Amino acid sequence: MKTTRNTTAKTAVLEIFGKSKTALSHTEIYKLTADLCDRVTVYRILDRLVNDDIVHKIVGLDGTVKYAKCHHAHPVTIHNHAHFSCENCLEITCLESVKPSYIIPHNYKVNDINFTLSGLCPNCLNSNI
Amino acid sequence: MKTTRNTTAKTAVLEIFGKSKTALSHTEIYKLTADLCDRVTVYRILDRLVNDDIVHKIVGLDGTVKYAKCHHAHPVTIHNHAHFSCENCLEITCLESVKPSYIIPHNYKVNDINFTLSGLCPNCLNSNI
DNA sequence: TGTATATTTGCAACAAAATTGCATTAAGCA
DNA sequence: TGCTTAATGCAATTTTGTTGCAAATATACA
Repeated sequence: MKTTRNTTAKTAVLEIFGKSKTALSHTEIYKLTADLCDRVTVYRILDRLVNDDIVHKIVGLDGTVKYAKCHHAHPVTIHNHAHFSCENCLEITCLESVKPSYIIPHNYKVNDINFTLSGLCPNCLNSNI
Repeated sequence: MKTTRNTTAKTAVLEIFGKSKTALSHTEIYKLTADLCDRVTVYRILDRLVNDDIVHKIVGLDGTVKYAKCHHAHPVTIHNHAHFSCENCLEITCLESVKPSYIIPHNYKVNDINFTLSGLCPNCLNSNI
C-alpha cells in the first residue's frame, strides 16, 4: 500500500492552512511557502492532502479552485456543507453549519456535493460597498 | 447605456444552446460554431449572455466551467436550482426541479447560488460502469 | 545507527484555458 | 444612406494545471 510521507513542504502547507481562516488557492499557498519548494510540488501536495481527506477542494462561482482544511471530527466521505464566496474580497469561507437539504431524483447516484453561496461576507457588508 | 447587438456569431451560439440538452463548455461551443468566428469572440459572447442573464455559468466539481441557457419563464436574479455533473460522461445537466433549502447566517448577503451534485447520471448508471 | 526502498521533489517542457490591446468590421438607429 | 459604437479578428501574453525523469529524502527495518 502506498503510504504518505511527512515532508517539510507538506508540513509547511499544513501550517499555512492552520493559520488561514479562509480557503486558499494553489497560487496563494505557493506564495505563502516563500520559495520553499517548486510550484509543481505544491500541486502534488494538495493532491495528496485532498486524497487523504485532510483538505477539501472548493470551486468558487467563478471557477476558481481553492482548498481548505477539513474540520470534521471524524472522516467523512461527502463534504456536505456550504461555502461562501465573497464577490468583493474574493475570500471563500466554510459555512460548516449550513447544510443543504434537497430531494434527489431517484435515478441519479450522488457521490459528492458542492454547495456554494456567493454575495457579500459580513466584513464587506459592513463596509457598505 | 450600453446596448447589446444581435450579431451572427451571437445568434449561432444561441442556436447551439437551443439544440443542446446539457451544459456546454467554451471549447465545445467553439467547435460547434465550426470556424464561424474566433475563439476569443466566443468567450466574449458568453460573457455578454451571462451578463444579460440569458445564459448561466455552471462550475463543475472539478472546476470545469460550462454554460447553459436559462429556461425561466420570467427573468430571475438568482438561479436557485441544482446541477448534476456526471463523473463518467462528464455531462452537466440542469435539475430544474431540485431546489435546495438552507438557512443562511443573517450576516451574509447572498446574491447567487451554486448547487452542484456529482456522481453518475441515469445513462451511465444503467450502463453499470 | 546505518541501509534499503519507495515516495517526493525539482526541473524543464508542454498543454489548455482565459485575457488584453488595438485596428477593423458591422449592427442598428436617425 | 451615413454615423456611432458595439463586436470581431488577430496576435501576443498570462494563468493554470500536467507529465516524465533523474535526484533527493523520509521511513521502516536490520
